[in-house]
Amino acid sequence: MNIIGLVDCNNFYASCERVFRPDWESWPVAVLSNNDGCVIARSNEAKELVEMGAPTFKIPPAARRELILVSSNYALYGDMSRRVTTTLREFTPDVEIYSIDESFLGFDGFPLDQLEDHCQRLRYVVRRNTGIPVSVGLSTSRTLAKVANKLAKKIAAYEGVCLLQPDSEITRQILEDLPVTDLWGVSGRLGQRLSQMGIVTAWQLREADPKRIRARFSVVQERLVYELRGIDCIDTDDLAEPKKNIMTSRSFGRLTSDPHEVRAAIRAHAARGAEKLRKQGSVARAIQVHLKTNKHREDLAQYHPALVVQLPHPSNDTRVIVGAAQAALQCLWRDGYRYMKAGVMMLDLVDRETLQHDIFDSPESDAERERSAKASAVMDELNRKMGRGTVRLGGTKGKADWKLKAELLTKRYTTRWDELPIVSLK
DNA sequence: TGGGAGTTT
DNA sequence: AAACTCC
Repeated sequence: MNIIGLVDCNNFYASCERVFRPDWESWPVAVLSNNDGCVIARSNEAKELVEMGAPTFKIPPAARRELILVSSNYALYGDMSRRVTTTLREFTPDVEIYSIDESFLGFDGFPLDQLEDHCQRLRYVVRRNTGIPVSVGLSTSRTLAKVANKLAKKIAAYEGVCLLQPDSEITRQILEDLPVTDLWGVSGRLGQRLSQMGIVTAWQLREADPKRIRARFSVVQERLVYELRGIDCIDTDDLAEPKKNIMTSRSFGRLTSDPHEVRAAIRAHAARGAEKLRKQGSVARAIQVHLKTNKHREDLAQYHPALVVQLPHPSNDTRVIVGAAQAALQCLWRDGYRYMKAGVMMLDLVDRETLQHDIFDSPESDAERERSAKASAVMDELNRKMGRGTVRLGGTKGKADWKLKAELLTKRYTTRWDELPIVSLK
């Protein structure tokens, strides 16, 4: 029987922040989203004071006084994530990174009776190497490993490691007590449709007829039934596949009606999108540009336009992408609205190498295409070495004031020499 | 009152 | 294009 482990970092962003501020240990720490907009991570202590997703400006003063609030520090979290993953590879070669704070581990052929001890050791070593606390869920499918992971976090007796045997009586009881909406991939609307069929608990879904589920829903939900029975049927290759679309979007941090400001933002997002394309080795056949007003401001006129532009030839050239994005914006732009957010998506991506060039109708010569690829490569390399935005196309800078709001930023302790933590010994 | 990616309707 | 799902 092949066991899959899910390692999930506890309160990841809040835990990262605490590693370098030991004086915050056992204090309520909450991390804010981009733009300091809402709460996206909480230490256990903070969970009693503030809801997940709570808008920052709605946090009651009493809670605010107790909370340690910080802006998101992705340079720190990304580096800490890498450290955790590196340590996980000491415990199995089969590590599948699922998100910044979660990895699936394959333990094929590992003796079952030693697995829990092995994972206890894993928790200890990750904590020692990185300062990050993790929980481990173990079972024979990813879905059950997720369930096991939740139990490992919730029930102290497991001490952070929970193994669920798919056919045990304990698993049956757990699934009978588990609302179907607590499962991975089942949320509000799907949950409602399931409850109309009389399926309210995870156990009821496990016992449902897969064919019937497939007919009413889709193959994804059918797989979920098998996953609950402990049969691993989530295609892991999906996780490694190149992205099919790439989005870059951001709030302005405040409302704006200035066309120059919006144009600069769109150009910057388009340039960033082109960079992401090149990093993945893809070209886009189309791009989409969208604008949004603030939908929470019911007193203001609303306008949420989006436009897809087919590119004449698939491209990842910054100039081509930026040009197309600007043309799209031209069509979308309406004076008089107060815009909150703008974004650019790279669509219909294909691998650059496997792309069949349209030999009959190419306005660009091969030499020209090669020149542009070289210029882009140099630009990417400089930006990688010297920091994002070192080299860019004219006009993508914009006015400095649409930058992200991050007033409570902690230091990039692990990725910047000038922000290293300093320890004094007396 | 987040951003990024994906799927479904 | 919008709605929904995940993290």
